[in-house]
Amino acid sequence: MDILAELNPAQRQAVEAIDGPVLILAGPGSGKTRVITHRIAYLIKTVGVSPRHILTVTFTNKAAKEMKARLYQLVSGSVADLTFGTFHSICAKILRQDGKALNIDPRFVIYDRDDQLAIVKRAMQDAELDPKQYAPAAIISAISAAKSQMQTPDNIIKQGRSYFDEVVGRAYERYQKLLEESNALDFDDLLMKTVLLFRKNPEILARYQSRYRHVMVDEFQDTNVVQYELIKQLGAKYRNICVVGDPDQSIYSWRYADLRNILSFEKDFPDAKVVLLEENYRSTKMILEAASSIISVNKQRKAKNLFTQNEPGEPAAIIETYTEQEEARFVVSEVEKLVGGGELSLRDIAVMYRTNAQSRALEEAFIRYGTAYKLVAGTRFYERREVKDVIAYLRFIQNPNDSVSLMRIINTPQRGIGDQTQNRLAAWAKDMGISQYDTLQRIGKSSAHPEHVDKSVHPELVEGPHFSPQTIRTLTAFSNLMVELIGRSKELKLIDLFDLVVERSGYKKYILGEEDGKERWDNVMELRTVAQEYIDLDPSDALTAFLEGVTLVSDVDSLDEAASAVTLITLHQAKGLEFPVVFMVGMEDGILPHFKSLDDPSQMEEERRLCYVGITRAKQKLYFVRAFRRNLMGRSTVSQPSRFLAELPRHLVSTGNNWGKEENQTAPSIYSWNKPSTPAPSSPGRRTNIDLKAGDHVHHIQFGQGVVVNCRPVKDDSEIIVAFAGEVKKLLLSFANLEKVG
DNA sequence: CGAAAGGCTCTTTTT
DNA sequence: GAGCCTTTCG
Repeated sequence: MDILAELNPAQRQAVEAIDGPVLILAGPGSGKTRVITHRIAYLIKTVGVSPRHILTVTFTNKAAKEMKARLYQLVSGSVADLTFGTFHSICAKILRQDGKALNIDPRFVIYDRDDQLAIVKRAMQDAELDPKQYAPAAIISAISAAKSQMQTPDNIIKQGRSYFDEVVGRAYERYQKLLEESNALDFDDLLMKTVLLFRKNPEILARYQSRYRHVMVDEFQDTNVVQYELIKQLGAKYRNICVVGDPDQSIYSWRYADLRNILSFEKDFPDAKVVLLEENYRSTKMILEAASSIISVNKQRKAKNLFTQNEPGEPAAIIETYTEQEEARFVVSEVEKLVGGGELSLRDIAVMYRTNAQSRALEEAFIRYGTAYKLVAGTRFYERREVKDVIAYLRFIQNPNDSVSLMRIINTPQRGIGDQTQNRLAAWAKDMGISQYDTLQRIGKSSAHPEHVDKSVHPELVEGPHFSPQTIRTLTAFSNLMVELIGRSKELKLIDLFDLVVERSGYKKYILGEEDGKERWDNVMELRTVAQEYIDLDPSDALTAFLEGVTLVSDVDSLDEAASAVTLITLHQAKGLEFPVVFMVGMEDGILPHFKSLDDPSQMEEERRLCYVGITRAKQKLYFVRAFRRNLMGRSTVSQPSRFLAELPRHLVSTGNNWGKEENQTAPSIYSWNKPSTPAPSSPGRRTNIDLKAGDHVHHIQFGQGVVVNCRPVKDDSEIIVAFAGEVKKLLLSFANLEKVG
């Protein structure tokens, strides 16, 4: 099979450019994945490069898996030695292998966001910082920013430009110490420590450099400076670095991805070949044009010339509904209509939204109508309490220094080891400079055999906190249990260890005794199924691999594209995917673009890119849906249409909106094309001047006679709640055409 | 020590 | 609406 045959000239150029640095600027739908896989196939089959010399960094594990599967077909086998993975998983492997040079114990655990929160709170307490004054989440974010620039706590404090920097520096210092004591790394550490390892140990770096003669990076626009440095380190010897990206799809700056990476690549590698992939194979002409016109509003960008030979297609539909419930109902009924035609299946359709909270109303509607859907990352599986609990037990077994896990399991299920006891234990451990687990074991020993404690070696034991005999018994029992489990973990198969843990810890009984215990236990069993996948590895490797797997999974990784169901997904997660039909819901100022971005031009541009990413996922048909009224954090708010809608040329959209007419509740059409800031002209002939109050009798053309229950002003309008015979309706005064009677 | 209840504060995106 | 924290009571 000729690897080059099915490529266009630009794609072919990208595939054949195998010597030296290459920058591929790939528009959406331009065959980027195809280029990467064909390039690898070309290296192996045509050039004769051994698969073990090729490293490919992808954005998600899913992308890695898919490319590997594709390559398996292209080069018929021989893909086992290829290295594929995300930055984080690749770094974790390197650090388990060679982290010892940086004093990193290979049994380290990886702390996720929740773990970070737990430990940063403790760090702030130790550093005497008030969590009310400085939000722990903000501190985490600042620490992450620092790590993404390879900054140490010292750096932050020294160059401290503000008091906040100093606060961050102090928290960061203690935070890092706690991580070290727990033998844990956070996500940023995985990257930073790897770069540090290579900086300090050129001989280790040299090994990786000679292995990876060809380095490829996908989604390069979303890398941070540390990731870029890592790539430069690895590729320094052979300089065969190929990065692929699209600045217009950069949507992770809040995670400290740095767009400058892609912009400065040509400066760092002046001999880089630059290939532009501008032909779109995915979308209709109208969809592509819609996407282009929106993204071209951004100032911080280079113009591109995207084109497609696809059909013109249909204009995008703009639908206005009254509430988010109605928005969801519209989506489901439209889905049913589309699928009813027989040409489309549910799996061809995706609903995309800015925030996870928006999925709720959609889910409810899908359930009510009995339409199958798959929610990418609903209540995230790995964030569920019962799943985290069991993982914490296993994590503690693998690494007894993991203090976050210890705190989680020490009284779950309740054993009578409350906050007081835990605090004293922690304080005592800190005084002695040993881990809490060691402290626990000493309590166990001293109570069981007090005469065996060598008080000259450990005088602290005498002055330690005096626990009641009851407390000592419970602590001892817990300590003995953990010693037993840790002992058994060395010989038991992972799955047997799993069963032993939930049994012996009393966790199974505890969970099943809960209100929704059955459901929670099912989740534990689902986790068990995941553990089963590691059956072939020997016990200690299996545990490590399992724990790493569950921490570094991303939600899209588990998206089953074959399943016959509509996909509900955030715009961020949708990057890299495509669907024949896309609904973009919540097209409102405040949602997309998000409130948080309204007053910052560069954040606003990122919101626009997010919108662009959503639009360019669609192949055939695109819907923009907005609700006039939406519940946000428990309160109902009125919103204006997204300013991005006004950036669409008129001929690319159809606003023919018949939805909701029968209920006469449709929100006003307030688009004022190309003048986004102009408020709605109030339509003539509508009654906004009747004076209504609770208790008044009114008549509605459709619902008949009713009694006003409540009135409240809303922007330039009033919301009237009326009890009609049999049902209570919320109406907008200007649209309901109510008449006062009696 | 722990369960229950009441009050508080958030607006986002995730490896 | 929900998750977190504090308070109160058993």
